[in-house]
Amino acid sequence: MARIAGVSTATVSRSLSAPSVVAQDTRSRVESAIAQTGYIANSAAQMLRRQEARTVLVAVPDLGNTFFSELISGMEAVARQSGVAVLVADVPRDPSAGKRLVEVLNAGRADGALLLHGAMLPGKGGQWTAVTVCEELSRPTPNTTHVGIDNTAAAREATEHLVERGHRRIVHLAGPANTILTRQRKAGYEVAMRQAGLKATYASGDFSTASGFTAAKAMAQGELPDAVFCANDEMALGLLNGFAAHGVRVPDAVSVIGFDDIAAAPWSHPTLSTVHQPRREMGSLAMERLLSELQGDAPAERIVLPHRVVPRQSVANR
Amino acid sequence: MARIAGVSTATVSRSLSAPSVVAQDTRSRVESAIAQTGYIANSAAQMLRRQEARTVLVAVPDLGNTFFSELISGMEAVARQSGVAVLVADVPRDPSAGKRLVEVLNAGRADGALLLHGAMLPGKGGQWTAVTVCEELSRPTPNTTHVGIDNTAAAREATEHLVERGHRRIVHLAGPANTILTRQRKAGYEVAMRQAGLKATYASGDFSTASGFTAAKAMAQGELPDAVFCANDEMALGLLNGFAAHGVRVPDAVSVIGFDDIAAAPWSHPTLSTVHQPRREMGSLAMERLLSELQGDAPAERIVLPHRVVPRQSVANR
DNA sequence: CTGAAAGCGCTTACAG
DNA sequence: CTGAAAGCGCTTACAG
Repeated sequence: MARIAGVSTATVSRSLSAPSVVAQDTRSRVESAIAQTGYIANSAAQMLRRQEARTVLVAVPDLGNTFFSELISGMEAVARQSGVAVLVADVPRDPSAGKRLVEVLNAGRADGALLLHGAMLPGKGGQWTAVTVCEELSRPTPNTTHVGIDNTAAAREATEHLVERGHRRIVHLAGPANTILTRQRKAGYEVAMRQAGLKATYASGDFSTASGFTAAKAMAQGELPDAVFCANDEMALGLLNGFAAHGVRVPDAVSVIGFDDIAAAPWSHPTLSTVHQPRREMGSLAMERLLSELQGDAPAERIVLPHRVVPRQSVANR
Repeated sequence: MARIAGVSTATVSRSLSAPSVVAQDTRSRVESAIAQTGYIANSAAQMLRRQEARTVLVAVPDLGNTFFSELISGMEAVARQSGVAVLVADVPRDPSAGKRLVEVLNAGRADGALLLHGAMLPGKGGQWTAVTVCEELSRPTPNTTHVGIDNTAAAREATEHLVERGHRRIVHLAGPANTILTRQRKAGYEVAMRQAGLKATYASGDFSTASGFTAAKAMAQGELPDAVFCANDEMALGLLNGFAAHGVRVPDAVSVIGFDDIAAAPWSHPTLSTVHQPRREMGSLAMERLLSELQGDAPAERIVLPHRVVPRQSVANR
């Protein structure tokens, strides 16, 4: 490469990273040599020399959950603009998961991480920085930035949406135990129920469509509530289908509200009332923050984005 | 690290990569130093020295499509077992996509790629190897391994499943134009229709739930066919919801069959008849093949895995 | 069985 | 404005 252009490797490097310091015609000789050979700098050598990977790790608990794709695309857009690569890792919620993350970071493959779930990061002491998104860390961590909505308030509002429409026996279809998200949304539901003088009752799910479907079956065979507040949309869609399968009409016989506003929510039957989270914005903001923290600007901070209840057909007045 | 254990860096390296050549007690000194410091080899230095990344790039057209998650998890399982890292990249189908892939490969960040879509790889001449999965490359490429099902045959069988049940006016809700997958599934549909002496008719979608919902609306307002064969399950589920929204009963008024057998297919109402693809197996086999080709064993090959039609509630006898 | 030494391909002060 | 040189942290023949 350098030979073809008739310059040193140092000059090639400078033409790529700081073109303005290279003489006009030297630069054009280098550029045409690059065009001719398709040269791309070896990234292992760059990482080693620069002592940074210019790469961010994004840890997702479940790639199969459609909630995450838009979030990731928001992150990627910002990263690309900054010349930073994105490493997506499907990291299950199990306890050993954090270990693999730390290995990637400590091996220098990434400079920082965007964590989409509360799996704790066991090791510390590394050079890396992490920002949590949507779901906070289990232990309070004042020196870690978090970007998300106020899940408790949003869950309270979703429940109030049902209460205001005259529903009394409102069941909460909760998410998997031991996650912060489940706890927060449950807490919001409980506050709203208490304030309305209503009794909290629960069904349990695991965020999957299948668990929503199963919950509907149980409810259809027992006593039907007035309404169900689901901890996420996937379960809500499963619930809708499960009710339909058992001849329970939504929203005539029972109302349903979800959480997340995933892409399929407006295309279900009935269309799904839910809580909207600004996914793309959460993703891009989280990435922006992580990148500034990696550059040493920006102190850790808790950033709360606005959510909103989206009324659709699955909730009726009673 | 090496200082703490009182050995040279060479010995640390050997303790990690070839423990058996290191003396018993030297090794245990190194091991306890590692445990104490949490040492992890710098991966940039390893890549540079070894001249390989021990990393495979997985290119997905749309992370939001649930079809891919199980495929990826099959790939990751095999990779982890071989000590190979996986880089997941969300690469849209647009023409510039291939370029970014080639950059990653040529920069040495990955040794090979698993391509989940037919985006052409413009550059060549690199050191890397690619294996296509599910969707073949647009240009015939005899020296590239492909792992997938026989899409044409599967589409023909899905259509025959409808024909055998007495359906005559069968519409094909096709996928996005210009993809091999769309062409193959359309071709299979056409063969079955021709053999049955029936006329092929089409509706067009883009693999999204929304496009299925919209297609249902158009059909409900025009003349309803006997049955619809959808090019994927996401569209089929959208179609089911769209029909429900317009008071069209499935399968009483119209039958629906999908393609892929995604996780939600058994949990819709009615449950979705579809074509099952062995996703996990496709993923793990594709990764195994890529890894052997990277080691120089295994010539390029076209591997066809078995599919099967899965009858559920959305198809009735007419 | 172990260490000293070379070298992977870059980037960046340092001279000139 | 450009080149020669050092060095990032490993791995692996090569001696011993």
